[in-house]
Amino acid sequence: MPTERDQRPLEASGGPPTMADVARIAGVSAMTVSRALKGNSYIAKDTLQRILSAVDQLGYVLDRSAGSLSSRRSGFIAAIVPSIDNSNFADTARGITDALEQTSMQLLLGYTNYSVEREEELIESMLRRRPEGIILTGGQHTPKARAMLANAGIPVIETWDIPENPVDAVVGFSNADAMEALVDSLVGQGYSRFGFIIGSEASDTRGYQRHLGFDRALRRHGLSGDRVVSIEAAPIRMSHGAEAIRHLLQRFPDTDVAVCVSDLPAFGAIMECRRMGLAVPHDIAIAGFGDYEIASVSEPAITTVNVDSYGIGTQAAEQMIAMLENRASAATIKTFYRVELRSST
Amino acid sequence: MPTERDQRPLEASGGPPTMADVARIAGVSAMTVSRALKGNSYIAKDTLQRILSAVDQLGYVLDRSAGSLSSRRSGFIAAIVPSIDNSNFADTARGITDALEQTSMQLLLGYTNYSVEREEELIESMLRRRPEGIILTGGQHTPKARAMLANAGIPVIETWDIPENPVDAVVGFSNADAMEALVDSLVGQGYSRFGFIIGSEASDTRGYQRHLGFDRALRRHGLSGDRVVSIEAAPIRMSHGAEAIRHLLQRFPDTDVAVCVSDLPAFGAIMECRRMGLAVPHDIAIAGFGDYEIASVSEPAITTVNVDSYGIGTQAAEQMIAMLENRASAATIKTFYRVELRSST
DNA sequence: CTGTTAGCGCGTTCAC
DNA sequence: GTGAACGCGCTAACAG
Repeated sequence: MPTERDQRPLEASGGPPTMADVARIAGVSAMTVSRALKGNSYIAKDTLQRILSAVDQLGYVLDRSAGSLSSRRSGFIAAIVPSIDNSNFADTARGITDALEQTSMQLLLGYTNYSVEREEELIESMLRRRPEGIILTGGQHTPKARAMLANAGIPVIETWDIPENPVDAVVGFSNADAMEALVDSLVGQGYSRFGFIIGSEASDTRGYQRHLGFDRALRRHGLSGDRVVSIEAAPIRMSHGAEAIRHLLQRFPDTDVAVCVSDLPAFGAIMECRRMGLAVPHDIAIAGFGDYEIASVSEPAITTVNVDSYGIGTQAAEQMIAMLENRASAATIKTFYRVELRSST
Repeated sequence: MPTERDQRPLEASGGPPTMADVARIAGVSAMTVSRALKGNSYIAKDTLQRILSAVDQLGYVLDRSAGSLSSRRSGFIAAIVPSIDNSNFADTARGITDALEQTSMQLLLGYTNYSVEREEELIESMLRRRPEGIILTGGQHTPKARAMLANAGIPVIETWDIPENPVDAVVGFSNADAMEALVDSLVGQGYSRFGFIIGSEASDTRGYQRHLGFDRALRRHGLSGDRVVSIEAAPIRMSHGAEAIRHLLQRFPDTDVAVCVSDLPAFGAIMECRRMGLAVPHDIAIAGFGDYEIASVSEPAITTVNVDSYGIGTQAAEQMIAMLENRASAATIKTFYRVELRSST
């Protein structure tokens, strides 16, 4: 009994069909198939028809790895984030993907677990795929990573921060300034005995920056920044916030507001307060950072800083596209942040 | 003044250095460089040294797209999830990446926004990269997608569900059974007037399955499954839960437990109850699904079903590796689920 | 509008 | 241990 394959006498036997197979069936050259499938060349209507039906018949799918080798354009944009299961960075990745959708670029995504060594490895393994551009989180990279990036000769965009020595372009905001704005608002609400809850400052440079902004603001207001509880973990999770608020109140019982490095520990802290029978914000006020969905849904809703995670992604991708088209050169794009005062303070 | 480049007389001018450039500097053939960098061939010690220092000098990075063309192995595993900013699927993606790390495989990740049409597009654009295997979420695919998958001739693993007509291998659990187990436990706690909160059943097949399990369990217990509030959104978010619980209690004020399709709306519902002055679980009990971090941190902690999101990822990747090494063929691997009774019921 | 030639940068294969 | 020839599947460049 003849199988479907027997009806394709011209197809090479091993592996998936190639462009040459399509060409033979359509009675044209491979080049014409290439042009037809790309879509931006003039092809005779019936030639196109024959090609498309051959593609259909074979179930042919373009091979971009071969295409990129020849055209010297991989069609990849690499992006590296600290963690994929943090909704802020997931939003950024989503923004990048969405903005890339208009182009034929594909996202190559990796996460570092907040380790610069892991970032270095990732950069190398991504560069092996010859991405046309690379989007990083933050400005902290190993010397070797910097060297590889320089050598790659592709646009580099650092996000989520304003590094002092940017590699190339930047899309982000000053985490220190944003935290300073939050503290200012809290001082404006009448708080004066500030606690701070943070994870590993060595790994989480954005957290470190926020701590700097916290200190700066308090100093400016003549207040103490000594009530700090540091959980040596990156990323800091909700449960860490619960743990931290207990330590904070034990060591500094006079604290009237606990500022957390992100909404996740802030939420954990609020829930822990409820368990301890403390009213938020009456007994202790709590603020977060990042404006995760939980911040507005939680009761009490959490005072925080909205930072346009998704927009960082779309703007980084758009800047990347512009740079690839030589419509833009290395720039620093500042994204907005906005203090959201809610009922937890 | 001589630039660094002037000291590399043998390097081709345009683009990043190639293996041939390294070979010239090291005084060997490109083939030897290839072998040296791969690492599993015998190379004379000093040859290796010369090659490595040439690599260093040039900042050479292997070009895997060229390598894959030649070796006919892309080193890509494709994975498609409904949404990347849902921590359950993010955990699965993390599991896949982590398990792949032992190999030289790289993850190509995409998300569908719960649309099968988008999934079809994604499958095509990923197949263009010639992945060696593909991991999907669920068993709902367009006919064209199924055809492309069949044609690709690579292992396909469907996850997060037990499809009736699997394409190939499966790593997941029955969402219907898991929900049934949850309802059984709640009946055991004495609840009898069940409400159900769900998003778009057309897009979220796992949600649909959970609804089936809900109905099945209630029918078995002789209880009504009519108290349903459906929010036409996928994915269903925390805020939808807040909205839904109001509708539910308005239309079915006698409800004694509201079962939500996931922990996210369950949390939103609990917070909304607090706003409405209802005590959970005293006035109304609420259960979720998925055991997101929030379920255990929240106060009250949320009764839910733990479903090993991360393990689905690692097991899918391991099964994929086994299939690629011909150590395994299409199998159905059932992952565990476990009802977690907490204080919200 | 279509075809021919050449080559992208590697790894496979065979030879020594 | 190392090298030469060849080709992976496609597209750039040029020709017609």
